[in-house]
Amino acid sequence: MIKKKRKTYHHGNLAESLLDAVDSIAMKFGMDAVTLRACAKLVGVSPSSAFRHYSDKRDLMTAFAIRALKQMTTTLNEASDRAERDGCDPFLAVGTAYVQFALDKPALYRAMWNEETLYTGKDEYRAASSELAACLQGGFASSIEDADPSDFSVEETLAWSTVHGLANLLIDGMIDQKLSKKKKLEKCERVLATLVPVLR
Amino acid sequence: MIKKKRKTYHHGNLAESLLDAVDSIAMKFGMDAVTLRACAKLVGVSPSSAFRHYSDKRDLMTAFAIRALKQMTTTLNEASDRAERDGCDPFLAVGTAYVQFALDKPALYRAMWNEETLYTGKDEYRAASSELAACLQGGFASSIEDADPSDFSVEETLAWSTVHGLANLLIDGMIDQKLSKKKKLEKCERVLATLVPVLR
DNA sequence: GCTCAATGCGAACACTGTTCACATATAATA
DNA sequence: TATTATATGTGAACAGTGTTCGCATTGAGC
Repeated sequence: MIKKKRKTYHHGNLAESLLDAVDSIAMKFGMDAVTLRACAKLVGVSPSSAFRHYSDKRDLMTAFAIRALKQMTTTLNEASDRAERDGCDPFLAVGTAYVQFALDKPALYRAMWNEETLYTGKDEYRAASSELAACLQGGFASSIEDADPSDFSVEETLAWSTVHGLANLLIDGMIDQKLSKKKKLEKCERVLATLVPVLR
Repeated sequence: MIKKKRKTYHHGNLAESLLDAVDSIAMKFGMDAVTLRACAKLVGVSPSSAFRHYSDKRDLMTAFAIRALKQMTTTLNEASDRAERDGCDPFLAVGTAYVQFALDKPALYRAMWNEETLYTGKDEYRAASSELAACLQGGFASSIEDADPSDFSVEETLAWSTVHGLANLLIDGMIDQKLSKKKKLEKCERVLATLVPVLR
């Protein structure tokens, strides 16, 4: 994560360090500033060495997206557990955590989806995104262990869509742009609460 | 819209022709292929001339986004009118049209939002996006002419979020990827129908 | 017909992703 | 341990990108 001159010729774990670099740069300067060369420089390595670990820039970005999806999944699972412990509504908890994640790390959140700039066909990616989706499905586990987890019921689709759209509209400033993050989350809860009775 | 050698030294209306070029390239090859030079070449003009009309590439993309927002608004208004004539639920009609627009022109749709790559602060942009939002608000005009149109009620937010999220998840292949466009729209209707009773 | 602001051009700049022959270090083998 | 083989990092090069700037060309208004 930290830039420093290494003594060994070989870096050790360049692959992941590059992901850290993407993270760091995206966080500070936005997704547009994430350039292969900048990442390499931050890690203290020549630009071309990145290609020993990723076939493409797009491949690197895909790996980054996968990692981001997993991070988000972890966050959502924590929220889910907390809700269960406290007896709160699971969908409300997970949904709010979803939006909060997007608000906290917009660049990260943005990097997760765009099918045009990611190899979303990759098995690893599909797995990671499915697992994330499962967090939202889990809230109101309708049927016992759906046969095909990639098949979403109407309620599941509604739930995910609302949460996803809310997150997107908020980080793109289409809605309540001037509100503080806290106020945004409050509104988020009110919106999602409206949905709770509908979800069985 | 069409590339041809012009006879006059001055192009006539380069500004808009460039927007057409963006549209055409984005349509055929995706947003990533939209390069300033490619647009200039398509229009039959030198790359640098673009800067007489747009301060930036980002400025050009913003103008394009604005145009796209307006196009979508028109589409939604048509759907709204049709619904009123036929006695259908207005939200269902507008919402479905929203998703359909995204499915029909994903590149266009994608270009409309990203705050990181657009000058979303521009007055023209804010106006265009507000007008689009108004289409969804219009469906269930709650209070008589809201004082501040940029202030969304819980129901309005819920409506827009769901539709927006659904569109995004669909075009990014997160949901029902293998379904045909028609099947996707059918599902879309079912999802939005679930929401109708909630919206007042 | 002349002037002048608007518009288009070509060459340059720094920067981007990517490739490839080459250098270096680690692992495997003898 | 000495030697080979494999994995990993390098530097220079390539075409392509957005952008700038001095210069060329034009059309509108006097």
